[in-house]
Amino acid sequence: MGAIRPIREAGLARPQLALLPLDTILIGDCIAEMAKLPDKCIDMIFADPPYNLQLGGDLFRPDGSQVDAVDDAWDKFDSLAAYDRFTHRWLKEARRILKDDGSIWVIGSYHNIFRVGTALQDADFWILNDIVWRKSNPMPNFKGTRFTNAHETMIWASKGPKARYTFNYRAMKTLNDDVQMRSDWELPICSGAERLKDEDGHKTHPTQKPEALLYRVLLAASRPGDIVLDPFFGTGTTGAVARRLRRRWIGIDRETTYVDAARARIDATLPLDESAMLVVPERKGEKRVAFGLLVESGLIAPGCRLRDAKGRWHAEVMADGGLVCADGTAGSIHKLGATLQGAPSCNGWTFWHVEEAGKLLPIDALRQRHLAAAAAL
Amino acid sequence: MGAIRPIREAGLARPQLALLPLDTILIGDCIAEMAKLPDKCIDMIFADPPYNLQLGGDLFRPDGSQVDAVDDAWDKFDSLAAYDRFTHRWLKEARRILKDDGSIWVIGSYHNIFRVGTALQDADFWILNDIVWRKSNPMPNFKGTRFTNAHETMIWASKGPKARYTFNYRAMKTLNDDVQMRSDWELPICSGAERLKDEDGHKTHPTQKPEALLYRVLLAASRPGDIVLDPFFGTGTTGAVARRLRRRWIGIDRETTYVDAARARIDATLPLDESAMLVVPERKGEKRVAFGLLVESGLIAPGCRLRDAKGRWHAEVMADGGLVCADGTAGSIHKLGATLQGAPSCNGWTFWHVEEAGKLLPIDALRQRHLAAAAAL
DNA sequence: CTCAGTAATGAATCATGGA
DNA sequence: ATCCATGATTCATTACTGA
Repeated sequence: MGAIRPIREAGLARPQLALLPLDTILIGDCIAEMAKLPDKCIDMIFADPPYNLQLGGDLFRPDGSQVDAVDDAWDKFDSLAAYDRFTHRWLKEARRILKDDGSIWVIGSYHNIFRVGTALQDADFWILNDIVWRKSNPMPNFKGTRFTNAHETMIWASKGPKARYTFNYRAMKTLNDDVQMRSDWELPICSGAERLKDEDGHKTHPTQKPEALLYRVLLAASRPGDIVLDPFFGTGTTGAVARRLRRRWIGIDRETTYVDAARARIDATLPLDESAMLVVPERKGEKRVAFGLLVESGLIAPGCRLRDAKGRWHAEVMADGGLVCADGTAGSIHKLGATLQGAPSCNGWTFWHVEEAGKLLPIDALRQRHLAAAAAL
Repeated sequence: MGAIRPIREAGLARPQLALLPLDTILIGDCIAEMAKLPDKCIDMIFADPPYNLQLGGDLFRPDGSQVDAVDDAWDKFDSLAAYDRFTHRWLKEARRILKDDGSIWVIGSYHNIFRVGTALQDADFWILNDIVWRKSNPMPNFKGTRFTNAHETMIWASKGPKARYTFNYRAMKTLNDDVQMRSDWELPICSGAERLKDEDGHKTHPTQKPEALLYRVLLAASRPGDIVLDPFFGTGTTGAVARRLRRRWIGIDRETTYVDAARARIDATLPLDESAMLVVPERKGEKRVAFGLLVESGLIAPGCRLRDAKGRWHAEVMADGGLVCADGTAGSIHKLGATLQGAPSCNGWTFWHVEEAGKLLPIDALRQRHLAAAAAL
């Protein structure tokens, strides 16, 4: 940990290297296929198991179109207990074939990740981090019944508290503009040219993961030449990124449709030059501030009176950052401004003002204060 | 947007209100104290249980100073199994005293949150969201051995899949600048003046939560007058925010040091003015207006021509508030909109528009006028 | 060619009240 | 308990269409 170790000489520390089905996809049940591999031969495991979503009926968007749900047979389990048995069984094999200084990543959502985390701890894995993948463009909650489910969780674990796992701290810090990489990663979902499609335009796999996610995982917790196993290979994102980053890989999947697509995809992937592997600039967007944040942070108090510049309208700040007029008309700073003026839209930040020391201050000035305070932290 | 509803009358819908130890701290073990409360009396539970951190030796910063770790006796458990037994026991009591339409929040880190989530599911709670609290100013990983542990996780759950839990969708959307609130919340940790300190300057509680976090939780999942229980009260952040937001509260804690600090803190907290307490109303709670009522009251005349926003469909208003197309297709504003689009359903209020002074106005605007006129009476 | 407007879509546990 | 009518509800991104 910490210091960078030299890349191991291939073949020297790996007498069994030639015996392993490297850079290939094993077709079959992941537990049966893992059972064929020798003990302690894998450096890193990335696993994207079924989430056991338990979806109800059809879901329609506000525009009437239907959401294409994950309803594949492989995601269905009879009960939580059945899911737990499955999880314990594949984790047991995974632990056996993982080297003592290797590590495992498992991704999931709130439907399954708590079962997975418990199973990992029960199997004596040692959790190193839980990593939150914040989706920059998640599907909204169309019915307004909950918070937008905008993230998934990855658990990163070693085989025990004393294990000397690989963590490329410097590479992560460089990747993150020279500040420590945090446990929350903002990345877009897999779409556009990266998303595999059939001839008829349908997505090949319902849950294909973005390569950027695997890129960061492999860059953080493995080294060139390491052997990376993915027991739920799907369309082979792990294999494609492993090849790009010059790791060796083994994939396992039951569905030949996925396996065929993955093979073609990985064959078309070119390994990076070793010198190019650590240079990945990331852009950071302008920070957005909600008016409610100023209320939460105390820069403006609920009950405070706002007015427009000419004093034609007045409103009071509510607890959620909404505004309300004397006659009961209410809305966000933007909506209410638009309603009062009879305009289609309104920039509430410049429309509404607050009196401070006898002077009229646009609430945008408070936002600037908030940004300045946040930057000073 | 619409009229503001009055805050519910306390005591009216709650005959047992007087029997509960409202707005007080119960000193003792949380399971024993919860056992004294009647069935189904609590609207919302917020729980910040021990994390079972399992820290190793002392931790030092790069400058040689020692990190003040959580090493209190209450955070120690003999084994994961002991922690699970404890979790199951307190969750069982929590479930018993929670109303059928109530909801529970539990916060934790990767050390314990997977055990908690599994226990919640095993106790038949239904997870609604997992919420990630992204700390804007987390403690760095001083040794560079892992990713900066920059978040904690909250699980929000109802008593079952059919339960009608409280979720103030509009208030959350308003708080977030008119975009749906996501499952990841960025908030600073509790520090500065908000952080309680002893006379000697030591922090009173090692894991005091920021009020902004509880503010958002209570605003999202409870209503004024609701009864909020916190079985691991600590220094009373839940109570302070509940008082500020005019919720009733019950706290439980074993440590008198914390209880004394919490009492003083909450006593010094002022409830918000009722007017400031208001949030943007949920449309679901608004008084229903039948389209026919607008025809009756003369806000729209029979024979008036309506169209959709893009001008693809037109219809005429009939005397009973029904609509009819040129080809004779007829139905309610909702039915006809759905039929024409071939959609399973349609909100006629936002689908149909009327031309007024050369501008296109959704008929929902007419409904708002009607509501405003009715409120003014 | 660009640009503006329209359409499509993503691991989703997605409604409610009255008869 | 079920059925039915009412009516509430979306964000970021990519791809396509037409001028």
